[in-house]
Amino acid sequence: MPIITLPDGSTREFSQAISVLDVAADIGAGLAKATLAGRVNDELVDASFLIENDANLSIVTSRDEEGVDVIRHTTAHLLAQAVKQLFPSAQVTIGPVIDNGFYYDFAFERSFTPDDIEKIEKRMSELAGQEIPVERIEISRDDAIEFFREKQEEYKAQIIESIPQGDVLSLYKQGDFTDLCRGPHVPHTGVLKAFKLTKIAGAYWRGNSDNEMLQRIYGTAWGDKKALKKYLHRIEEAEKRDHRKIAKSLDLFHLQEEAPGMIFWHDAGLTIYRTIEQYIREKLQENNYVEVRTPQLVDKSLWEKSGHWEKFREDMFTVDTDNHEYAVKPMNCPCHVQIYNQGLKSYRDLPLRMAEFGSCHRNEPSGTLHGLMRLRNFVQDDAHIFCTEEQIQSEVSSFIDLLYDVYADFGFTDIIIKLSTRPEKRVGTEEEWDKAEKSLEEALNAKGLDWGLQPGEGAFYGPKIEFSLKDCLDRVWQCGTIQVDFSMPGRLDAQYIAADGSRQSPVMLHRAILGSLERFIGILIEEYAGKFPVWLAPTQVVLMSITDKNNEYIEKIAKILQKQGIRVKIDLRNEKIGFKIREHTLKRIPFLVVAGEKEVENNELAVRFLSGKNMGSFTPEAFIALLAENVAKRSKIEP
RNA sequence: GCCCAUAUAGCUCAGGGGUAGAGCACUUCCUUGGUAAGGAAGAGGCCAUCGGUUCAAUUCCGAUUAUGGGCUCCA
Repeated sequence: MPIITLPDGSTREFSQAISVLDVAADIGAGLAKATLAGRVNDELVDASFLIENDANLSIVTSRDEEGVDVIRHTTAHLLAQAVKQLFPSAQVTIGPVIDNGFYYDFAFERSFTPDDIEKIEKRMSELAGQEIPVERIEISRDDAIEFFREKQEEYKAQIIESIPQGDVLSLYKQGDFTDLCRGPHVPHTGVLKAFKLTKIAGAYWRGNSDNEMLQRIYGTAWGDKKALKKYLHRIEEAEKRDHRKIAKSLDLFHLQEEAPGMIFWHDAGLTIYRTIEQYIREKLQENNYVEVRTPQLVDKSLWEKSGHWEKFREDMFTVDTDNHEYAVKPMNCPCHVQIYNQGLKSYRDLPLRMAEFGSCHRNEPSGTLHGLMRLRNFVQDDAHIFCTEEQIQSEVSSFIDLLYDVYADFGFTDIIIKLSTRPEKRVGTEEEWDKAEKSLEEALNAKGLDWGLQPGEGAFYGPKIEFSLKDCLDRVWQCGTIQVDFSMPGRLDAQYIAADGSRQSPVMLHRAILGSLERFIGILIEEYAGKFPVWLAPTQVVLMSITDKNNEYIEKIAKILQKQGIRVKIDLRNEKIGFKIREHTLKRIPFLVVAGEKEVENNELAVRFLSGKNMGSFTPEAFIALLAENVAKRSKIEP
């Protein structure tokens, strides 16, 4: 006699066990038709699930996020079904739901071609049209292994073999296709109406690069065609923000074959770069850092001592000369310790915060290079804080405050925080790692920040907090970081005289706010879609003439603005004003200023903002004040 | 590094076994025009590199390099 309580608090009583779908039918035929799955006492189940006892139930439809995920999951099965029909010798492996869609990995003797993908998608639509019922079958682990071995699905059998013996597993069967799956799934394939296969890629079996490469087919799936269309449109719009495209149209930088992974900064791009560097420099001064600069080439022996050589020698560029092997520095920390080591340090000197805009080279694998985001040469806003153990907590804490302060000035609020703990290959004692991990965790918790744990992902010398930002396609890139290091100061003989007269090794905190300036600028370009706030805009103002009678006045005003440090350009070309406005709008210049006969006569400027907003007439002095105020506000794009 | 795709004018792209095309940009001329494209003419390419097939290759095939999308990695 189950009594079923619905989300609105109402109850329904049934005389016998009843399925989710039948409860939905009891409420209304429309709901029954829309039912994809159910949530019974907080557990997601199939629509066919039989409710035997009193329970809370919510009906899951495509209007629920989890309903859409159920659709995505079954669409992954639909993909596998189509592939098995078209290419029977392909073997299935795994097919999970991901953000906005799903993928399925196959082992197949040849690569899938774009043509194959088209055929597969077509077959999927046909199978969906057949409204094939999806059934759940429970089976013992050992029977499941036998079932898949018989079907020559070796990968599937291996997956099940890694599940503990004695467990009961579920299979889902739709027509001629059966897959191991926890479920739930939609009642029949007819509800899969809005999907699209999006890309093919290689992916290692079990995510291990020692294993063979499988073929991954990605797809997206939605509750209805409208949602699919909206998603595809969103992606299209996001791709327009791609920093590589915008950099071309705004003439910010370029890459070329002769220097893969290294940037040729153009004037406009370098202006942004320098403005950011100068801004960070101000922040460093406010926060009592000192700035240093260290060599690009450093003898191999130092890297051996620091421990980098052992772990990263393959990834370093080296130069052989005069019987020495030098490494182009991949990071700044060992060099900073060398500066620290000049002169005897006292506990009174700590914390010592040593910063460098350090240009580093790392021989990143060719397949990982990506615009400004992943380079072989980049500049870090790096710093190392030499401090005592007691000072760690407060240094980490004030660093996090500084980082949030800086990110806010750039307008970032969606910051992903991860704590990475000790990896397998590491230096230092367990006790040191315990202390280091704990101090980072406590600093995060003291701030009440949301963070995720990445076990085993720390640096070889210490645990780290990573602060990541997303690009236009929601790909996550690590930017800021702070890392506790108990090992390197000792390895490189850094010491200080403690209050009791003893010699101690300081703790070193490796930290960067922006991370790589290049990467940060890449993210900024996408964040702003090229419409930089005034303080960062390479050109802040364009002065345009109506006719060449206005030229003299414009040149005079330009000089006045330049003297105020304003980045101004003039456009005296023999073109119509509409044409000039259009060009400079496309170049994303914040202030478009026109001076014609009227303005010359009254010593005025007609000011228009990038957005198209007409701001009216200003005297040159008032315009300078407007600009100054806007630059001071920093994060504001609109005046 | 691995898998797939791509490489044609400054840019965005079309094309195709027989001396290469568009739009925009560029140059010159006309136009002096008030807030997102005024008009005309002209110039511009070893079709990424190296090999192979062919009477003939920019086009077909292979390799290399770079780029794009993933995977692995990221001090």
